[in-house]
Amino acid sequence: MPDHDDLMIGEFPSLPKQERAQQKRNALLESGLDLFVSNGYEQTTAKEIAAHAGVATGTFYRYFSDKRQLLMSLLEDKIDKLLPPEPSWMSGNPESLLASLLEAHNKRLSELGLQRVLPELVLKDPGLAEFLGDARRKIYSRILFGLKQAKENGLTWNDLDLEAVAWAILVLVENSHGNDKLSGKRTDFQEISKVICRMVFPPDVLEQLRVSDEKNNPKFNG
Amino acid sequence: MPDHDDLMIGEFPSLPKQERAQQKRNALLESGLDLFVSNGYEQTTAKEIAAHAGVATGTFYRYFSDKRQLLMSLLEDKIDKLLPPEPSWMSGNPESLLASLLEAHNKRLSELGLQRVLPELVLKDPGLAEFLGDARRKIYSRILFGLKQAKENGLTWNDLDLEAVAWAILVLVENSHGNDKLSGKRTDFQEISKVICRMVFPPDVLEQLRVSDEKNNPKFNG
Amino acid sequence: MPDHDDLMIGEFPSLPKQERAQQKRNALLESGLDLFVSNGYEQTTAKEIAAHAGVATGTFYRYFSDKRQLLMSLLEDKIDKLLPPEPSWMSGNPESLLASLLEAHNKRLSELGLQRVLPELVLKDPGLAEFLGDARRKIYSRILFGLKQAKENGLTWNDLDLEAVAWAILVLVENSHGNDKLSGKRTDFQEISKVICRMVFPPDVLEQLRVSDEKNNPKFNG
Amino acid sequence: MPDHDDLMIGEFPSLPKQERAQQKRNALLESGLDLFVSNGYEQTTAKEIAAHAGVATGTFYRYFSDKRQLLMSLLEDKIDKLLPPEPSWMSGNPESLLASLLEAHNKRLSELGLQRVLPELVLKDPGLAEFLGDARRKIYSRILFGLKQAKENGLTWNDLDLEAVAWAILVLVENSHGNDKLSGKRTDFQEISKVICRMVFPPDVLEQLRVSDEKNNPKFNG
DNA sequence: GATGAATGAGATTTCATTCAT
DNA sequence: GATGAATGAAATCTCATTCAT
Repeated sequence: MPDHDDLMIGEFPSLPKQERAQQKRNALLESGLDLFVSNGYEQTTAKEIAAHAGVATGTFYRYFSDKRQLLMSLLEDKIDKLLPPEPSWMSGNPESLLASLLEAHNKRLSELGLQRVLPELVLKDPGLAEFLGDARRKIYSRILFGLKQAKENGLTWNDLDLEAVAWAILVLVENSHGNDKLSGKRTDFQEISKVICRMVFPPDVLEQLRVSDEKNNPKFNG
Repeated sequence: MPDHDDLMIGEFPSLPKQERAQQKRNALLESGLDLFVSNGYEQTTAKEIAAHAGVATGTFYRYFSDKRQLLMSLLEDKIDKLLPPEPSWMSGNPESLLASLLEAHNKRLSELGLQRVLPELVLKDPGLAEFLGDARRKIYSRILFGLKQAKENGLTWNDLDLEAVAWAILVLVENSHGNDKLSGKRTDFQEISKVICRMVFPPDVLEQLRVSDEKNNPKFNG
Repeated sequence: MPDHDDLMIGEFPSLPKQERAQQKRNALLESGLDLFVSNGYEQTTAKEIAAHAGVATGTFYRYFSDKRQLLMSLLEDKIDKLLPPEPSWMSGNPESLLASLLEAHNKRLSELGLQRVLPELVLKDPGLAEFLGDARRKIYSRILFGLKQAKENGLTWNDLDLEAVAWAILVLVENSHGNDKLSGKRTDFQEISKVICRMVFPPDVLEQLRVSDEKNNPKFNG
Repeated sequence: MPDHDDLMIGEFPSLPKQERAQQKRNALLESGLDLFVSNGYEQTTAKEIAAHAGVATGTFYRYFSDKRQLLMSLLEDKIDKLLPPEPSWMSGNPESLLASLLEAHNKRLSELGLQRVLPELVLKDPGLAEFLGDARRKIYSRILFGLKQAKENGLTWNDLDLEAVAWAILVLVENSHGNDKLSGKRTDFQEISKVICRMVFPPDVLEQLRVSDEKNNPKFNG
């Protein structure tokens, strides 16, 4: 995707060296991602990645010491995308807010594309496992923190078990891709969002939040 | 596990041939499971499985055409355990009912042990993917069916999105192992159960169900 | 060379397993030696060794973890042959004594066959370098010790520099193979022996030792 | 060694092109020698040599068709140094004469530096083997010729085996480096020289030669 | 000429699977 | 049936050499 000018006509005869190398590195990264995602990490060979990127086998090793390092680069390039923005539950209609957050986060995850391979990798690479565990714990903390604030402001069910709900939200978010496989229709983030809101807010609070949001952002998302 | 009585003389022809073979097959299945779970499917070699089961490499191939087939046997042997009993939401305290269902299902899954390897396998084996998808869809249907009944009986929130909630329940159930990794404490099925119930039942219905249950099963779970 | 019965007829249908494996290991060792000697260590591939031994590539790795280990086995099997017997200079005709020692030692070295490759290996494997250096030092010590005794008994030139001569002898011995390449004729150990004796003994002592030897072993080597 | 004056402006076209090229060629030769000697021929890559010489990989191939050719150039550049000057045994004190010849020859060999790698190379390159063999035979001939003259002049032991002694001298000369590894002390060419003289000259002749030398070159080497 | 990225043949090593005993 | 040594295809990785810039 970064090489959208490959085929353009009338451009400079050549890109500066640095850039060409970068381009090749990116092609390899992208090919790696593609193949990891469609065939799995183990099933993908360095040779294949190179071929898919249109370079020779040896070139792969110019840019990456091995397959694992390419994977790590993929993760490092993208891991920050895993962190969703701190949601603010108090202002606005939490349902639509959450829905858009969900959708955005999900989009990020899809772009990352690696969800499908990570479980495989985690088993063989404890370092990676820890790395991912950390990221996950961070997201969990954010969710938990948001819930705490909401609770302290009296917005939630008053017997809300913060940790259990935070965990549930995390899991639902992490799995919101792929519920289309079950029901056949596209993932409806609006509906998931409703489900989550019902876990957190009593109906009256929810209604009230909806109304106040309507005033601030009339017809938004209408 | 390596049977050193092979060479003893004068003992009973202890096990009928058939049974000894069955025993060996089981040892292989178990070894396969152990090693798949702890090292991953790709990382486990047929030789290792055989060694772990105390038989020769070649013997592996007498009982299974290859590694994949052993895996499929594992799944077939255990896949029925994936189907939780049809839950009846209408009778009894749904929270504790659900909690025990959850716990039981989770125990089954742990025994199966393969959750950790399945994602890896699904990528390389579309047949397996379909197989597992089917099982998943079956569970989903059961949940959906139970919710439908509850809704028809006016027990649920009346704007309940059946499919979204069924999906959410499925996801929470599937992931209920491993929430201990986040919060540090053991998975609390009671709490997960509460979260789910809140998605489904309005508080008053829930209270009512709780009371009626108390009458039928006084002091249960007290 | 240990498999001299390969082609014998009328033997048992098969050798016991252990022995067959040993045979294969030996075939690999021998092939390794052959190829190392004729092509050099670096120029020889594991695949070639296997092919030369008549086995598959993988079989090589059943018996040796890699090429280097095969080499080390070769050395360990044969390194004791490097140590010549302690020569006794005082009794007998030193010239013929030395000649036969030389010839024997040379034969051992040829059997070892590795002289030609060792220099190459020593460069890349300091461990091996030390190993061989030790062996060499041991031989040097033996020679030196023999010379010392001879000197103490007043048999040698009285201004003999023991260390220089010991070194010279060692070098001549080590290189006594391959002087045929220069002169065209076969290595004449008798002549080398004479050269060495002249370095050590004055002519009169030498004559005397020759005579006394003649008495003890009349017509020997005549 | 990396010339950072490449980009300086306004300086002399400092070196004529030809000379700059020569300089680069020399840098490559030197780097090749260094690396061959310290790491071995096979273990040294063209890339390394280029990097060590401060030029690009491709430049290597402008000056040498391949690694082998660089080696051959090294040898050709230096091979004439292998030929020691024709020694004249008859005039002067042969011991000190020989000692200085030895030392000089040894210094040449050390400068050449390649003794350590040659055995490796000889195995894979019969052409090289022949080349070196020729040089060696030339030296041998010179030694032999000198001995012949000495013998004809009645200076040597009269039963001297010319060829055996010539060979011995050659071997001792070739190996005179590295006897320090055994005894610990520096190579003592004077002592080696004595050893050789004892092989060639009877003590009385030697004494006489010494005396006559003292007259011609009083206090030399004092 | 010089550069160094790119190439791809070939070496090392692993492992699913076969097969002689 | 059971055994485990043997097989060889395939993966990983290196490096001499070329070639576009």
